[in-house]
Parts: sequence; C-alpha cells; structure tokens
Amino acid sequence: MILKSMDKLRGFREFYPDEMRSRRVIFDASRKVSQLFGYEEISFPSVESLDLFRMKSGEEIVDQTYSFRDKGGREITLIPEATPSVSRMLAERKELPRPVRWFSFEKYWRYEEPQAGRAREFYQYNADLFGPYSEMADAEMIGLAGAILNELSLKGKYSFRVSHRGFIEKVLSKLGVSNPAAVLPVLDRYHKTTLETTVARLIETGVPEKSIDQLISILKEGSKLDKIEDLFADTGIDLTGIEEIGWLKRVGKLLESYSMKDIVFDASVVRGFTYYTGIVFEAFDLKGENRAILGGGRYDNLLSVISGNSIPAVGFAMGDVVLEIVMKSLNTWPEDDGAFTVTVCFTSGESSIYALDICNKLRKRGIPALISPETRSLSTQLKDASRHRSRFSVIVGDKEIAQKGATIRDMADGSQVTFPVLEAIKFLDKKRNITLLGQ
RNA sequence: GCCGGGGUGGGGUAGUGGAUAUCCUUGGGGACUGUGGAUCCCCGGACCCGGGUUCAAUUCCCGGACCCGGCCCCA
Repeated sequence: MILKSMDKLRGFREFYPDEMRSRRVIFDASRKVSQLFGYEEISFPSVESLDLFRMKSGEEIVDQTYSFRDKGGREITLIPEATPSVSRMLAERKELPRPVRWFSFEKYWRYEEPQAGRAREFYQYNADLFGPYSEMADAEMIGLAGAILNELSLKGKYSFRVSHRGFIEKVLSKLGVSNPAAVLPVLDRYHKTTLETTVARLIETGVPEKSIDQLISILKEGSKLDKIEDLFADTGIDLTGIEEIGWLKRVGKLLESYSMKDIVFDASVVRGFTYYTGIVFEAFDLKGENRAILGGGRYDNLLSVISGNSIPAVGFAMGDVVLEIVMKSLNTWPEDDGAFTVTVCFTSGESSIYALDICNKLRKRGIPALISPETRSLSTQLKDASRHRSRFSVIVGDKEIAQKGATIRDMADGSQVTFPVLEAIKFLDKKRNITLLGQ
C-alpha cells in the first residue's frame, strides 16, 4: 500500500519504459523533420516570472498557471507555453542572423481541470520562424506542421483550418463592429455551442443585427483557401481594400508545393492567444472528434512588447496529450517491443567472470547486453532473458570456457550454435544491424 | 471553480450489515543441480480516506481526496 502523501498530483502523468519508448518515437520524429526544415533545437527555463506571461495576456492568466511566490517573495510560475520564453531568447541575441528557425520539445504546466486531451503537465513541441514577414514564411510553418504529422503516420488523416486575424478584424469592421477583438472569442466558440447562443453573444459583443446573417453564413460554410472569395461573394460583404485576402490565397498556393492542397478557410479558427496578428491555423483529425492537434499563427508585435525591437514571427505548438488520443484512435501510436538486446547467461559462479567479459565486449561493440547480477539457475536466467525480450541469449559454462567459445541461442526458435567468442560477437553484431535496418 | 459518473490485492473480478473476503492474472520462489514461453506447488498482496447510523460498516448515509468525462477557460 502506497502512502497517500506519495500519490502523484492530480493531472500529472508518469511514463513507464514501454510508454516512454512510444513517446520517444514521437519526439524523434518531430526532431527529424524539424532538422530537415533547418530548424535547430533550443531549451529554456521551466520556471519564469509571472510578469513574463502577464505582459501579453492579462491578470486572468494567473488563475490558470502553476504560479506561486518563491522564498524571496517573487511571483513566479511554471511556464504554460513557449512563445514568451523563445521570444526573449531571440531578443537577447540581436546578432543572430535571420531568419532564425528554432524548435523545442519541453514540458509545460497549466492549472486546469484534467479531462480528455488535457493534463496539468504535458509535453509540447514548438517551432518558430523569426524575421521574415511573408507568405513564404507562413507556408513554411504550416508545411512543417504538416510534414511532422506525416512523419507520425497521420498523412491523409488530418485537415488544416486557417484564418487570419487582420482579415477577420477588417471584415468585422465592414460589418459595422466597433470592437472586433471582443467578437473573436464568440467566433472561436461557434462549433462548440448552439446557433442561438452564438447569435445572442454576437449581438452582445456589438455585431449589428443586420450583419448577423452574413457573419453566420461565413462561419457555417468555410471554403477551400483558394475559393475564399466565392464564400464572401454570396454574402454581399465588400472585400475591396482588404489585402489580407490575397495573402491567404498566396499561402494556399504555396502550400501546394508542400503537397498540402485541401486547406480550409475557417473563420471560427481564432486561437486564444491575443498576440496573434496575422494568419492563424489549427490541425484536426478528419472526424473532428478531438481538440486541435496543433495550432499556431503569426505574431508580429510580441517581440516589440518584450524587447522593444519589432521582429515578425510565426510559429506553432503541438501538445502530446491530444496527439496521443488522435494517434491511438487511428492506430498509429507506436507500440514497439523495445531495443535489440542480448542476455548473457552463465551456468556457475565460476563462469560468471567469463560471461561478464563477453557481456562487456558486446557493449564495447555497441550491442546492448544484459547479465544477471546474481548467480542463478540457467533456467531462471533464460526466463529473465525471455521476459526482457532479448532477441538472443549467450550461454557460457565449463564447456564453452574449455574451448574459448560462446553458445548463442536464438530466443525466437530455440536454435543454438557455439562459436569462438570473437565469432559470436560478430554474429550478434550482424544480427543487430539487420534488426536496425528492419525498423 | 462548477456538474455528472466511478472505486474490492499491481491489473481484471466475485461477494457480503457479522465468521479466515472469491477467482483469474501479474510479482517472488520452487519442482527443473546446463536450457525460457507449458504444467503443477508454495509465498506476497485489496475493501480510497474521514465522520455518521448500528451491538457490528468493505457493504447504508454524509463529506473529502482521487480517477473518468463534461462545463468555465483555453495561453
């Protein structure tokens, strides 16, 4: 019985070796693709001054962070997201040649009620591109996100939904809204609430009644990114002077080169962060059963808030919690059997040194090798080898010592061959390489 | 912060207002002193916590924490 005080905290997870192996596959896939795109990995503190997050959000965020006072009375918090930290890192190194391409895979914390797709501590992949203010940059970021999902065996199983903060705000202005920022959260909730509620809240937030139908029809339909004008044509909303529409169409065009064709314009994609200024995007599983797998956008003003130095930026983040749910539901969550290992078994206390010597030779050769730390029956050692899923066992005893050899047992079929020690090691090395290539 | 549901060994379960709490599995050991996965044997391990009702609570009632899901919020 475990003491109550030893229970892990609510909303926190722990990962045993098999679970950690699966997660490692996710990390590695993300790293691999990031590097293909020229992104370099960074890391930063897990604890920061609460002010770093107040700067861009507001006081209500305090309730949603793991924040507290340290022994010096400072208000600090476990970081809930990457962007402020990454932005500061960039601001601190003004000499860095741009564009700067960075990614990270860190832990984050949010003090919320745990539920499906949400934990209080989670891993989140984050990528940012600093410097360029261009459609190419936006497309690269979405393209990178898509390439990572593809690498995770999700190709054809997700959809991207895109919107644009500046665009939406201008459209809202055309519709007679005086404070577009107040309307954004209502758009965000469109798919999660009833039409009546949405209409009521739109009126509440200052959308003129005569414009409600136009706005709803845009929210309802959505469109392919290149057909976005058609969507508005039916509504009678005049798009002249809104240059962002060209931007969105060009991003859509560029994404074709990334083999991403069916990008959807969706006015309900808002993203909660207030710092987004341009394009915003999210990726969902095709059934739309889950929260967004990833999300991001352009934030051109955040750097000037932090450093006083204006640098355009676009980025996105992908948490491991929703990703795991989506991948498991699509049977693409990696379930491997672990690494190739060899267990060295010995038949007596006298042969243990001989066995240990072989074990260490294997390790020097780069072959993961285990040996029983206790003198136990061969039967038990083989049982352990089997349970630890060793692909081969090496068995040594008086017979092998006499001929300076080692017996190799294939754990899959029980076949055995005795080689001279060096030959045995070479044999296992070859088998290991075949296994590695087979993966 | 709010709402709904849930709880018996590590996992899965049976059962009960009263006696040594059932079974499977997992774990440890052995039968098997040079051969794993089978079989058999032995061992370890549980009624979430607190209060109430009662002669007696794992069982009924209340509260709390926790787990699952939803709301709020979502950075």
